[in-house]
Amino acid sequence: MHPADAQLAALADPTRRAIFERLVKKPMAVGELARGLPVSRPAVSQHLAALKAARLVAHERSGRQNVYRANPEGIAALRNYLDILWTRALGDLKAAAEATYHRPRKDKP
Amino acid sequence: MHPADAQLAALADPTRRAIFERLVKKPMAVGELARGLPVSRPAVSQHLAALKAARLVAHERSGRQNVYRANPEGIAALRNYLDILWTRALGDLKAAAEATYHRPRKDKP
DNA sequence: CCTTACGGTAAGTCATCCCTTACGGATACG
DNA sequence: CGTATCCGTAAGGGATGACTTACCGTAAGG
Repeated sequence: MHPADAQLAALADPTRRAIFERLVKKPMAVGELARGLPVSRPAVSQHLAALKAARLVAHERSGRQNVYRANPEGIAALRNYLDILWTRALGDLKAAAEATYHRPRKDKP
Repeated sequence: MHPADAQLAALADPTRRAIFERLVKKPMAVGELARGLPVSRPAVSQHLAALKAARLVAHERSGRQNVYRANPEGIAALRNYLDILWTRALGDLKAAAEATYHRPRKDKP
């Protein structure tokens, strides 16, 4: 049962991470996205398909343009997956680990 | 440069994730680890090297055996990375992130 | 010593990608 | 209606990566 399977595979590629991070900052159309990247526009389309399959992005057409935006659903799956690993990995190393890391939490565990 | 670059690449492979998750549950030697997996022992050694490079595992020798364990340091890097993306994807560009985590210092002139 | 168990490394093969160019469908505008 | 722009998909090639077998160094035990 690996819920974060697709997300990890999608974000493993540097170009796809760059695309995703740009969409996190601001929704953009495909062409605009490709203009700021060192790869061709079809390559961007293929990466967007992979990100969409991983539920990391969503899109809606606006006239001729296809505007993509980041989808929190995919990030949530990854965060949940890592949180489970995190709590288990602590074990006897809890003290040392918590001394070096603090995560921004909005609610109480 | 991306801080969670190595971790994402390491966990993208299913076999490596399986190895890592087993080490999260319990520290194990290489041979014991390989016996429960559908790949050869050298393959496991290579995967462990990748996980070690990503700071996701640590190891210490015990006689002839080399016992590996999960290292929270790598998971922490991933969690930090995702938390930043998460807050931005939700539109929370308020100072929520900067107060709790490493302050993303705006470049001062 | 000599043998056995454990594990890291080397070399080679095979699949899986990532990217490219080329093409086709859809929409806005004259 | 004709044209230009935007975008997804197909096909092919080159690179990266995961796995195998073979080999070597090291530690325990007789």
